[in-house]
Amino acid sequence: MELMAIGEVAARSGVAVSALRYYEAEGLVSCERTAGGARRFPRSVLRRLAFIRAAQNVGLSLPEIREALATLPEGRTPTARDWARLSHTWRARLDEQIAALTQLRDGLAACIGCGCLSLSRCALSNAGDVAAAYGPGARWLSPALRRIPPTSNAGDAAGRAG
Amino acid sequence: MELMAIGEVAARSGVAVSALRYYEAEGLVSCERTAGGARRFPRSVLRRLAFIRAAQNVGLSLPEIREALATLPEGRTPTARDWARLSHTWRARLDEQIAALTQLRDGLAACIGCGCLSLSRCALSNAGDVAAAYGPGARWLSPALRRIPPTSNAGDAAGRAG
DNA sequence: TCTTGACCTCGAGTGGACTTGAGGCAAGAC
DNA sequence: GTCTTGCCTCAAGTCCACTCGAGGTCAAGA
Repeated sequence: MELMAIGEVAARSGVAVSALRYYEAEGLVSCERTAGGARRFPRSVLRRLAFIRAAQNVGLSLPEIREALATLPEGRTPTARDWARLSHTWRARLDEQIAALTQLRDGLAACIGCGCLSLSRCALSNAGDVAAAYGPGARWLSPALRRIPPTSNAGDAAGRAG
Repeated sequence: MELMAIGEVAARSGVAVSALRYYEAEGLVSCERTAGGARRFPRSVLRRLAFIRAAQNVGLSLPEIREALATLPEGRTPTARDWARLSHTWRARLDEQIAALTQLRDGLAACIGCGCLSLSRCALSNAGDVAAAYGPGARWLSPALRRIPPTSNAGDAAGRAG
């Protein structure tokens, strides 16, 4: 069982078949083909997929992940050290995310006490030390966690940064 | 200055004009209209917007936020206590998110040591106590933080949930 | 009167990470 | 021989929270 069919990879990795095809199209994983055109993945794809999932959980986009994967050595199978090197930078990102959430939670504790939610003062909804740079109505979370993009710019025909 | 035009609300709240119109269409905020059809928001919309922003930062979707806002008393202006009640549940959610991220980070520390990233063992990419329920290839993060939905179901024509 | 600017509606576009569907091939079971 | 299963490609659709553009209205000021 050197090479695996796409269905088997999906079953073993938990990554949907459609996602695997998508990853291949995007250059995140590669595979051989049978005479009939079916994909045949090497076992190493499982570790690669594990890396992709982990990286996504840390908040990386697929292009970022592809870039990281591109630094893996060609020809030889990546070693433990290779994977460790790749994931090393996540540490800082995670620390940042945890700090942002903690800050948000502590702000919440204060705000539950006063019930303020004031646009000018409340740590939950408004700017603070960290987020002030984003302008009015700034958000607390790190970009990776933020669901709200830092793009908004009040005013219709008025000044649009762009 | 009882009622505010949409541009003024945008300027004071940092929420874009287009977003305000969208929120109105989605039933998150309401307003009166002038004879000419222009929106006129009460001052209380500012606190409502602050709540929306805060809730988004905690990871709530707009439907969830609308639901929460629907529990506010009709007729009278919400009090500090009302707002505090609404945001009280966020605390648990934030705690959960912080725990998930911390777990991910600590798993990362362990994995950097061994470089494993094994699909069956690695804390970063695979199931653990927390995420086991999601099935194979489960993710660590709480749904609110997770970029990857827990939907995937390996197999092409095979069993699809739904 | 003309212009300006803020506002209006409605429909379409955005981006990321996929999923879904249509239409078809290849191999093993019966 | 045909049925089923698993695979293929390619294009289009999905979700979310908006944003953008076109084309038009309204009120105030020069």
